[in-house]
Amino acid sequence: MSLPHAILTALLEKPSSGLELTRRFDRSIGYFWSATHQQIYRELGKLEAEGSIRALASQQPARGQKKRYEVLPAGRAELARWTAASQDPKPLRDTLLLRLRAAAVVGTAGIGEDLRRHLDLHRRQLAEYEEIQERDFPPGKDAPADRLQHLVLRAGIDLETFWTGWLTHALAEFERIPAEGSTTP
Amino acid sequence: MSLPHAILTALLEKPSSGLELTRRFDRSIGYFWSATHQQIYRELGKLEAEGSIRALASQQPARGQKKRYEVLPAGRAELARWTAASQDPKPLRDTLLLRLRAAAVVGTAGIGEDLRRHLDLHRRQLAEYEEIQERDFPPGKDAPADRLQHLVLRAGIDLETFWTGWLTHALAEFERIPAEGSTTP
DNA sequence: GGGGTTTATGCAACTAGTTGCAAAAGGGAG
DNA sequence: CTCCCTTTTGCAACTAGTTGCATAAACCCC
Repeated sequence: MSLPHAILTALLEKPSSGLELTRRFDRSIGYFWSATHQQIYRELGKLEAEGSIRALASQQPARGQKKRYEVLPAGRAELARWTAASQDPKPLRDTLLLRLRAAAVVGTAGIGEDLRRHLDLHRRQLAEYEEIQERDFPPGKDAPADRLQHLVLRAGIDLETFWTGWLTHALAEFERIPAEGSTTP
Repeated sequence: MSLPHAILTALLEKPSSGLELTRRFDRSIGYFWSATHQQIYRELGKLEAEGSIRALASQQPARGQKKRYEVLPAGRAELARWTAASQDPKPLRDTLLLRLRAAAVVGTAGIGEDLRRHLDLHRRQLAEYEEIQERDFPPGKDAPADRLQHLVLRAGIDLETFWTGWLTHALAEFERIPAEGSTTP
């Protein structure tokens, strides 16, 4: 229920073609709302059909022909409505935690290795976020919109910090857990 | 791709009927892998059909008749396989962060209120986890399986701690952001 | 003993996201 | 000039999760 709103936000920030959007979803927006190009094209089609966006009139629509979209008033209104509406946080769903719980009954074989891998991935992501922070949010860049975007980045940083911390702790615990195999033989 | 494994884990911990599973998903397991009763019944059907679990032979199957399931060797093997297999963490997807980003272009109306509400929800969840920790993991309860389950709970606690911390910070920032309305009029 | 509530199971339709593949246009290499 | 490669767009089928509703037994209560 949020992909269209993610796209509207991206298009308001800067009118783009489907492919440009895809690239931007791989970078900034995708950090907290990922989408594949197929999803994006499908959604662009729907948004255009319902009059929320329109293709910038320049060339006739054709395959392999770049089509750049901009947001129409109806789209902006819908985004504002959605943004203001209260929403419940959706419950956590994490396979790694589930696997740990499963490991308590079928054995820990293989998991330690994957914990290390995840730790590495989260450390990289954290480093990337911190780099962005230094690059895009120097002290003094604090117009309202900057503050908001920085806040979002901060969430990413804090979240990755949580993961690296927890994974480090988990690995330490693992060293103290007896050998591999089922714990209920 | 993980609901069947969540169910297998739950059934290994204790053979249960569909409704009992549903209740357990509302409590412990659902804290990191939620599921509705419809999902659970559907999945139980599939798992039984493929020979991973079976209904404890006692009464003939009939509507309104409790049916309790247990895991068969094939199911346990599949769970062990899945648990040991490496998996990538799936990218974050969070509407609140998306809304904040949208707010940077269409205005912050309504969000502050919702931030407060989320903060309250996360605080409650954190309190609940901490209660569970005190109740179920007194010092000394550290058999391997206990350690693993405690680790999972710890993740929940740390995660809620992150959210409450970040939301508190976000609300403080919000007080310093000029009045409501669009920031790009 | 008939009527409402609770317990327990389940189907069907819908929504959202993923995967796999393909087709049109344009650009460069021989 | 034609063949291949990249860019850009897109369809179709599949998987997972959600919502809404249906049905049957059991309980209970008056």
